[in-house]
Amino acid sequence: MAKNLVIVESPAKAKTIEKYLGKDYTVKSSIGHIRGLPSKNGSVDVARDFAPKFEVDPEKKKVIAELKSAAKDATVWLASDEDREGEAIAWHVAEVLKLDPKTTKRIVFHEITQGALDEAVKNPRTIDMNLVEAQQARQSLDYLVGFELSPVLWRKVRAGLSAGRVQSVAVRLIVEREAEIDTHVAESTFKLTAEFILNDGTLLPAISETKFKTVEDVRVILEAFAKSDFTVANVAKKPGTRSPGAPFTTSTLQQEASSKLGYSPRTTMRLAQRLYEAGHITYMRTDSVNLSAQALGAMTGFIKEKYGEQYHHYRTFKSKSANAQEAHEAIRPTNVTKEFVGDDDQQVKLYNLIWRRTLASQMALAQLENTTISISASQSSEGLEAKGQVVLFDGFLKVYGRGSDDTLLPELAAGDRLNLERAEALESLSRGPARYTEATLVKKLEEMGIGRPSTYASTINTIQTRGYVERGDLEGIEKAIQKLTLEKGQISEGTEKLMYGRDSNKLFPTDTGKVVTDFLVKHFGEVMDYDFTKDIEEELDQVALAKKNRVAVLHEFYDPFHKLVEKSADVSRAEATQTRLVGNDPETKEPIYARFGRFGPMLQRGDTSDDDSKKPDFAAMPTGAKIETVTLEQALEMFQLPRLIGKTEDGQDIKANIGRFGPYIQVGKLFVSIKPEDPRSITLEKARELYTAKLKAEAEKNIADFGDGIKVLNGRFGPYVTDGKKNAKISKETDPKSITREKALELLAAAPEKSKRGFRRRTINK
DNA sequence: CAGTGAGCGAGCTTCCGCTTGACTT
Repeated sequence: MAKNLVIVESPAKAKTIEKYLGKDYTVKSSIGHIRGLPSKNGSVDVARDFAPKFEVDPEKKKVIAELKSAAKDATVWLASDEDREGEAIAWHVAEVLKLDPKTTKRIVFHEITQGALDEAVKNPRTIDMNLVEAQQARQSLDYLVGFELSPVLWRKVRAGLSAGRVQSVAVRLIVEREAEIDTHVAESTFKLTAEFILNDGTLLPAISETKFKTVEDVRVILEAFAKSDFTVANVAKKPGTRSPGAPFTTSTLQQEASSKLGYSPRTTMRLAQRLYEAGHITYMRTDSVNLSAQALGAMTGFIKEKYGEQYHHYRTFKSKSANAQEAHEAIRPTNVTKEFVGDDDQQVKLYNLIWRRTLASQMALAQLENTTISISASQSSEGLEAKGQVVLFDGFLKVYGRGSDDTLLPELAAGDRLNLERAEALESLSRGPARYTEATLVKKLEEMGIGRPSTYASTINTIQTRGYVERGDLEGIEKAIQKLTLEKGQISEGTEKLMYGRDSNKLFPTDTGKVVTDFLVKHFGEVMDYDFTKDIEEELDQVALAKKNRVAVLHEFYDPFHKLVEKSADVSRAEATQTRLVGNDPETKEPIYARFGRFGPMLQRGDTSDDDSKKPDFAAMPTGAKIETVTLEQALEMFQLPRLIGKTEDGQDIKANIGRFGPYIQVGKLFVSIKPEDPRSITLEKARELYTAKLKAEAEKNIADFGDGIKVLNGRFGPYVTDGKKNAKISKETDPKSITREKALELLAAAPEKSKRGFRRRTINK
């Protein structure tokens, strides 16, 4: 039996440390927190100084039993991370193992090296109870916000919704960004470009720095250009440098993996976890940009040997994040000499990205030369510029950043004559602010100091599962833009088509997200304030320094907050659901409302009454209509649906309506999409035609049926094999009719598993 | 990816943060 038990948070870390500490030490892990506030009412007793009622996490019972038995007759060293949460974990472990927090040894270390561990063991302290108090204040506050605010939403908006210090602000960011985009007015400007032909036949592209406001402005310039001689006015060469970014934190890794590899934050974290467990990288949930002395030393040697002395540049970085706790190092390779490591292609790519980023952070600046050739026209004061850039010394670019995309300009001198080949003025439309991606939202939250590295990915998840936010694509609309071309002294004018407003894989707020955000901002402004977390962090720091106590800080927040919760009972459901009286039905005289319902915006005719005698009617919103603007006329039309169009040739009723997926007609149990026809105006003839076509398609759908649910079908994307769960594509060369049962099973076995994780992207209708 | 098609009038929902498996989301 070992005489000493060291308890850390992570099992992977435990394994590594055991090697350094020798046979007198056993190292075990708590696997994160072991106790918490249970997800039910009353976990924080407000009346008794906000006393938290902790409960052991049922999943941790086994871990605790192991820790208890290992702690018997051993000296326990609490070695959880050196931050607020880590200190709380140490305290909970002490409590559960019935150790005295005042005397139990508490150690911390920032890197896993012999030296750092020896040093830590030599200097044990005890649990910092002030820090533990600060953690409990944080935890209680989050619990109170979540468990008092969410029920308000259930009552006022819809059951099952949630609100929280982090998630509600994340949703707010997306809602407000979308509003900015909606109010953005596309501004038109013209950009002028030109090409000069040199004596050796090569083309020199040049641009004008000026953005022209109107087509007249550019026409005047092009007319002058048509009559002009062009001369090189000046050639300016300026040196420039580029410097590498800091080593990865959780947030920057998620961003780079998203933009360079197309991984979602969730995928990135899953892959990083594997790399960490295999010992290839340091811990992946961190907000620190620090590299250990040992790592820096290894990298210095590696860079000098592999690339040469001149490529090395020692650098340290400082964290920019508002509430960085810096309990870990930056994310870096554990062995810098390994360039490619990982179990699969995805892991290898992520590892290599980390390897390159870390290495680059200790490499020399890139030295550049920027060249600008200014060109003047004899008949116009409007000049043109040709710009080039050459990398003189690549430095860190050797491993990170774009490769050599040099634009080398021809050797020209002031006074040289140039021949204009063509010039072009193209209209461009300004774009609104960019929508967030999952990764850029994480970046924004981190900058604002909201959320922690261990929760970014799950926050992104939560706001989608709650239906506040959707990840999707926007098709955009085609716009005609003006184009003027000057060629051979002639100006021609025409238009070109441009897709405007197209977007892909971005976060969009749903109606629920908008309604909930509006409600929370209006009635719980403080919690929704972008600085709320920052302000709370300052208070928590005061608790950690024993300048304030937990109870006082919680009262300061909770007392006014709880009053708002009580006051919110007065807010009518109508207000919360943004109900608007559209008008009265001219026949029944009943009021017609537009409001936000369980499944989004909707129409309601009639009031709810206490007795059950009369229930209101409901109807869907017309496509594209909004609660604020829908007219009585439009609303009345919607109450006409479903509409009986007539009968099929064999005498069945044909009904038309608008459903979740657009307009359709229904015959018996068969639904037929009639997009883009309108159910209110579609003719019987057209409806019959679509119905017959659908019958034919249905008949052709089944190519073969082998029993056991194994079928060859004709789908939207051509023929395929299915077993009810999985689908397999049939290649174009194969005749689907020739497929046998054996062949079908073979195809199914080879088909990839259905992706079940993550959220499916959809096309957003705006 | 492989085809969908209502309901709003009824309850058991919900926080953030630490860490891994187990897993039908």
